[in-house]
Amino acid sequence: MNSHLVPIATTEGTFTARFSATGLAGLEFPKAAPIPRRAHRSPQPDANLNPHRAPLPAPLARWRAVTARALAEALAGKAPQELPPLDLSVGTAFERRVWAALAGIPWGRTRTYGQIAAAIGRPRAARAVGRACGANPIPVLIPCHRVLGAGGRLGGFSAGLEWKRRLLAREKLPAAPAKM
DNA sequence: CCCTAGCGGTGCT
DNA sequence: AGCACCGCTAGGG
Repeated sequence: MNSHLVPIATTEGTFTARFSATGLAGLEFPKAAPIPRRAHRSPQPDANLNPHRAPLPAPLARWRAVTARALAEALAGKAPQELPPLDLSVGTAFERRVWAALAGIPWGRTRTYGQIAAAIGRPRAARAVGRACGANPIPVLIPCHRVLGAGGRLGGFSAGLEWKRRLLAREKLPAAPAKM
């Protein structure tokens, strides 16, 4: 898998972006501490983070900058102005349709799993939509956190509900603890 | 709140 | 083909 892992430091910790030849292919939440922690030795930049020694895509530096800015904006509670090209070639056809629908949810708005299901023409596949959301390789920028359960329930989140709550709060969205 | 039945996509056997 | 997962949902206590 020709891809480059690139750490992206934010106020919420260091994310890891994965870039393929065609764009941002993955984004991982900070591993342990939400608060960036200084290691004993100063962390090496991205020098050794390419497990496959793939040739460096020429636009990578720009993609990284765009990604870092978009992520910073998202975490600061602002709608990202520009996203890097997204490489969503990995998923199934169904998952890609779900992800495309997620990408269309405006900043500061939410949908339910059922609404996404209906939007992609599979009105009874709400549960499968939830599963596909969990497979979203680029959380935050592909806003799977804006998908809630029916009646405003929080629903689930692969990276932990704490993140979902936090991301929703950044967009001034009701934490929706109301269990109907 | 709980429980149940029904649902669809995915991956493993 | 079968089956066991699941970020679901509607309906009934």
